[in-house]
Amino acid sequence: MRLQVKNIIKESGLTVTSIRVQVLTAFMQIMRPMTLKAIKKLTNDIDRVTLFRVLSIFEKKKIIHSFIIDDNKRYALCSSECNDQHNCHKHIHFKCDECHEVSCLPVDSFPKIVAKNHIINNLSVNASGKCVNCIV
Amino acid sequence: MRLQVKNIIKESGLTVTSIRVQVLTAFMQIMRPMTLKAIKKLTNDIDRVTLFRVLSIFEKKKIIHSFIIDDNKRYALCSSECNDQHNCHKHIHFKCDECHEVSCLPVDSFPKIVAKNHIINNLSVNASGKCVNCIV
DNA sequence: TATACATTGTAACAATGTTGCGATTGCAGT
DNA sequence: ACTGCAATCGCAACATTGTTACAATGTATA
Repeated sequence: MRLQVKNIIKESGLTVTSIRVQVLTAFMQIMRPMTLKAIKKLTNDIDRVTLFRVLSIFEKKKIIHSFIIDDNKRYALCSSECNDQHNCHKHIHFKCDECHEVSCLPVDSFPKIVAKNHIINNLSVNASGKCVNCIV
Repeated sequence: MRLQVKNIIKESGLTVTSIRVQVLTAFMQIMRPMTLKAIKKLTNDIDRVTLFRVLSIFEKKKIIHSFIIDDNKRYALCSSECNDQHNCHKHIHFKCDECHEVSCLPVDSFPKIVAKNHIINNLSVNASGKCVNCIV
């Protein structure tokens, strides 16, 4: 995996550093949206400022994306169709009301919205409800 | 309008105070989502803490609702179908890429989302694009 | 491995949100 | 209208999140 991680970083045109490898490895292991705090815990307590910078450049390069759900910002891996030209986030962001887990959720059909007098270019959908584990 | 404002506050089971009247009046005048800063400017520079508290209790009573778009929290009046039991936000939140105005946008049909193994109770949709004034 | 350049950690700051507490205000009952 | 009590407000202090400047360190490559 370490090799794969390094390649992703290199192919995005970034220099491979120990910190960036640690952060991306954390994402590959967890495969779930994480707060900055969570990432900090998973990596060896990397400095906040550095994390902000790494996450910000990963986001710019479309390695990850971020979103705010329930007033908390989270970061998650982009799907493989994303590249540094286009975002293709055909998923919604979901928070379970029971266990509070947040996930990127593929949906059967991503909605199209029509509104009078407006051109809509971009949609972001947040949902809450019950996840697999919490449905009785 | 002052009377109407007072009634809304009273009917929500809140005591009518000068501050609450000022804040709700601002919402009624602007009829558009506002940041805390904007509200502070419109009212006579009410203390931040007080504003947070007033907005929070207005939100609890479903007089207003809040949402984060583009990393900025905004507050807006609830539509009349909302009461302190139910939220009925059949609109999306829209930010114009040109003029950066944010608005609550009624839509022709609010999307329904189906996802495997998940029960979705609540949806919040944020959109960006061009508003009436910015469409050439 | 030496050099040039990019990245990192620290400190300092700004913005946003929360809590405790004494001062003030709103309102019910006289 | 006056009084007393509870609710609300403003202030100070603090927590969290995010940003910037700069010196120290690490990375890539000739």
